[in-house]
Amino acid sequence: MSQTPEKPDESNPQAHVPKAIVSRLSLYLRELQHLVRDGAETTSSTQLGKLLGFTDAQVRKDLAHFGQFGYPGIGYRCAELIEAIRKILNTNRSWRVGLVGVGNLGRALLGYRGFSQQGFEVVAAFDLRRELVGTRIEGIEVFHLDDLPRIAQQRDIRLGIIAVPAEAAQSVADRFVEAGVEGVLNFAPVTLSLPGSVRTVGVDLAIELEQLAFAVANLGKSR
Amino acid sequence: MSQTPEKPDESNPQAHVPKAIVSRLSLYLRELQHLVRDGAETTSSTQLGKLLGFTDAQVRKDLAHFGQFGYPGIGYRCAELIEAIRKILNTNRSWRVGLVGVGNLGRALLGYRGFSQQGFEVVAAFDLRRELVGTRIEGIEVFHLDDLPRIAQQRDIRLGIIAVPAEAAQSVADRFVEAGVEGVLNFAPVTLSLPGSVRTVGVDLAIELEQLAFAVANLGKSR
DNA sequence: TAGATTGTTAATCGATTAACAATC
DNA sequence: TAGATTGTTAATCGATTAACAATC
Repeated sequence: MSQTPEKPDESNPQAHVPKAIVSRLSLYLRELQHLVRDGAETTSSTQLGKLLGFTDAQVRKDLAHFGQFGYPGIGYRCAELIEAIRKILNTNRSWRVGLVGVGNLGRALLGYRGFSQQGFEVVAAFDLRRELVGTRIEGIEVFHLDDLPRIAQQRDIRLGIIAVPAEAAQSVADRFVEAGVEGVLNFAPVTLSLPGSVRTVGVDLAIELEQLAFAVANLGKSR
Repeated sequence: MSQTPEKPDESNPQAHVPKAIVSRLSLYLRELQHLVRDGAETTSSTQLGKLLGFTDAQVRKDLAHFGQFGYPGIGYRCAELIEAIRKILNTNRSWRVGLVGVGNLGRALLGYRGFSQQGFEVVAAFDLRRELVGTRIEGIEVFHLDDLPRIAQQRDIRLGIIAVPAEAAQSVADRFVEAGVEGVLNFAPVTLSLPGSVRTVGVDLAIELEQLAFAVANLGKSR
């Protein structure tokens, strides 16, 4: 067996992408969108780096991981790079999302315009409270949680958002899995245990404040 | 000059803490609190690792970075380790927080019980809309944004939360800085430009969904 | 052309894992 | 004692930075 030497992989650029790169990709995308809104045609690794606090070398390396998007001597064409990144992130097509937990946070998320702008469509909400079922919040229908499997299938829901109290989060996660959802965004302050076939991203608001408190208290020590 | 060899630093354990460790520290803390609530007296690096999907070696290494908290043959005493981590994160004392932007998301954050449980006290809210000024939301007084400097000083506010639309975020950040706030938690989808003396943590809800979408679409490629 | 900027290689730096003596 | 588990060292692995030829 002649073993092909491991190059960053041209034929299949997506193979094995470091998580750190993916998270920066989202930031590049956001800056590029701002640049376009401000009328910029092109940008450079130096400019993107300055805006985000990264080195220019890192920006180039990150992007080069997926192919050649730039023009030597010119930089990157914003519109082109936006399309390329959206394709990498798979947000060039829209994702259908279901949300469970129509409390304060759930309502806020249902009203968040940023989701649809980036290719996410919340197509149904769910709750246990009968008085909410059948209402519309921010234009989105609220169903009983028991209807999750049916509606998820009908509406082709692939991602789930959990906005319920900590105690209920795991059981909601299990319901999402049963309903065939492929990924879960969890706002409850618990670690979910899910089958390996389902991806999860957690956002813990208190933890974000903790990280900030640490950074503040250790200012100076860090730089 | 006899140069002391660089050890992980016993005298000043906080010197130069990798960001990755700090973020896991918050996760350890959360699991430990769950374990205590479930009646556990002690835990081990193996158990913590399993709960969070890390290796036992990593758990031990992370904790050892700050000193010796464990007991060979026994593990870690939960209550003790919780205290140690809270001390490291500086959440063993309470932080006073101000929030700007009493929209959907702002209201949800004002009502979030998780903050106070982890040592954060939201002591005032601010908005531009006159009809909100003077009201209380979730028990928290709403002031006009122009009162930020005065109230921030009066109430000893050290951290700020930005929950306003993207267009307003930078100007709110500037106001926080003027008011003497030391750290900012930013929910607007923009990169803030702040003086080096002020720390910032950003939470972009759409980016979290993007990361999830990428992970889902690349399932299999990643493991 | 001169200046700007890319993609890429090599060097550096940092983080994770495995292994094990020491400890209870 | 035997079994469990730590803290720590050394080995591995991965990510960042610096430098520069190639390109426009």
